[in-house]
Amino acid sequence: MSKYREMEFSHAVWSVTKKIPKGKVATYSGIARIIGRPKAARAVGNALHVNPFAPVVPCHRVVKKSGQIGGFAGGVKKKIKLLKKEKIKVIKGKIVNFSKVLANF
DNA sequence: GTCGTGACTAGCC
DNA sequence: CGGCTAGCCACGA
Repeated sequence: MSKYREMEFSHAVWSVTKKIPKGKVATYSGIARIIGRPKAARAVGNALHVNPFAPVVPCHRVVKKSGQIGGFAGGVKKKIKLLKKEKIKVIKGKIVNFSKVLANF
């Protein structure tokens, strides 16, 4: 019986996001699935959007399932820049070698 | 307790 | 390719 008390959901999201290896990325639905809510991709985005650990959690490593960047609190441009710093190629807000940089938990 | 919103996804045209 | 709809979940007012 999984009792999601308080904001354990959001907490789990940040926890998983912090576990993303460098140079790799994860998807919203993927994270949602890991924490036990495969259909809570939206909630995941919400948690990251309001996450108090903005500079601590590599939220820029979280993208859509289609390989699209999605959004980022502060500017998608910055997100792309950060991803490129991680050796991840991004073109027009979309990851090129998405399948190769996708972290497989 | 209900309503609206959002960094999502999949399907349809 | 782009736009719209429906379903899903969590949070704040």
